[in-house]
Amino acid sequence: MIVFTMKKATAKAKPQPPSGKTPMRTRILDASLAVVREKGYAAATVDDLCAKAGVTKGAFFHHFDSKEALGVAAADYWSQLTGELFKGAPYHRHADPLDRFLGYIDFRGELLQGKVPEFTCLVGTMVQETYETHPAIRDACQRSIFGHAREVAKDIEAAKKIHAPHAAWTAESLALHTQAVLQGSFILAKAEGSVAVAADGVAHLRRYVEFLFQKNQTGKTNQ
Amino acid sequence: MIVFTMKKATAKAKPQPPSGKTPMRTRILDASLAVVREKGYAAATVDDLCAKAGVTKGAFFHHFDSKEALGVAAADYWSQLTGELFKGAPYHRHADPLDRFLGYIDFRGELLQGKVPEFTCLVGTMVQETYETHPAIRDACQRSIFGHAREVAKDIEAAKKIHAPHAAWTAESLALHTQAVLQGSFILAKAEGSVAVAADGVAHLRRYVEFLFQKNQTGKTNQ
DNA sequence: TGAAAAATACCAACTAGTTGGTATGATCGT
DNA sequence: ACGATCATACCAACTAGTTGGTATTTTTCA
Repeated sequence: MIVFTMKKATAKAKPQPPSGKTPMRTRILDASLAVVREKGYAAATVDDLCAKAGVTKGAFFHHFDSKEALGVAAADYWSQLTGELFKGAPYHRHADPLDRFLGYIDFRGELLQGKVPEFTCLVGTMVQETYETHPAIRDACQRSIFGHAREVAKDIEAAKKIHAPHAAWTAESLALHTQAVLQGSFILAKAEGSVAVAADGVAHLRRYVEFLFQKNQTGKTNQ
Repeated sequence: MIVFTMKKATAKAKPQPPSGKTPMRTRILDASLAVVREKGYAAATVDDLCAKAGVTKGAFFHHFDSKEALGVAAADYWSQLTGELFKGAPYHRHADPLDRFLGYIDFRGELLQGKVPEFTCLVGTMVQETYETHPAIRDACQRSIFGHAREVAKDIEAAKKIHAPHAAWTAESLALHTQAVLQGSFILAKAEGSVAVAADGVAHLRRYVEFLFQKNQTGKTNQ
């Protein structure tokens, strides 16, 4: 009495073995990151997520009240993961906050590796589809993007005090612009199917920051 | 024998009267722009589009072979509409190509009016969801974005020859970066539910361009 | 300590409603 | 009369979410 539960040709039966003892909730969240970044929130069915995570629907709805709740949790999980990633990144070693900010930009450039769904931003993808229809997800994405920008803004603010105290722009605004360039570059990369255009965008952003801080030389400072 | 065809609470029965004699195909395309920009491609059901256009399903599938074909047609229609919009825009009056490019940026800033779904980009929204799952739509979006960038690049190229002939960056790359800033600013605006952050992004872009062309004054040149 | 009680974690099968798409017929201009 | 345009009725597959139940862990308290 074998029962075929695979109903869609697109549903790949990959039980995904990311270490056998990962808690189910985390497995579902990890699967959601992958699937949503690949096909978007709306097109990612609960069955897709379960198949990718190697989990049954019962388990899914035990951990999440609804698909929307999963969306919110995925955005929060993304905030946590990226927060840890950037917290542990090497650019924080620099003594000068401007070098830290430029190091951050370079670090973002280095993250542009692999295939498109692997380096693009989950919350940037999700908020495009959900900003009108799922306010809870929109808010979670807002927290993720703007919270991250607030962290970056700390270095920018310090750098501004030292290197450009009288500039007209605000640190917050420049941090958000940085996020906008990255998000937009991801869109172009998706349209082209290539990472090169995104790397170009990061290069333009770096040059802009060098201009803002009157650093017209190459920018390669200490060490 | 009244038949209730409204099945969803979200389906607003707006037969939408955009002039009675608009051809059906165009009505469907116009409706698609509105609905897809609001909720994305995947979440926009065929019934949604028909309801918004005031058209039956039979008419829909008479004009479009599939939902995917509608997506491609909508992207092409978007290219046509935006092409005409920018072709008729006032910034082309300027004699200096740099003024035309700066005028283009200002024009993009002026387009940031109304509610979020009204000024955001259809193809930027669609390509995020479809780049892996619907190659035909992805390609149509790619043509729209990169084709538009190619138009903008003409003025940049001419401006570069005059004002910054030895610069390291290419006109094409700067044109694409311009699109990236806009697309990314739309994402931030969606996350915030506000246009202000997008306007900030455009201001940063303008300052960058002024830097690139050594125009450190306010940029208000002839007339 | 240790067994009973109570959460918690999970599962397979099911459901009510939705989805993109179709079959067939009506209407219209020429 | 006839092809193009549109309307109605319909469908098979899919969708988010439920159900009733079992396994496992945690808590309670004698």
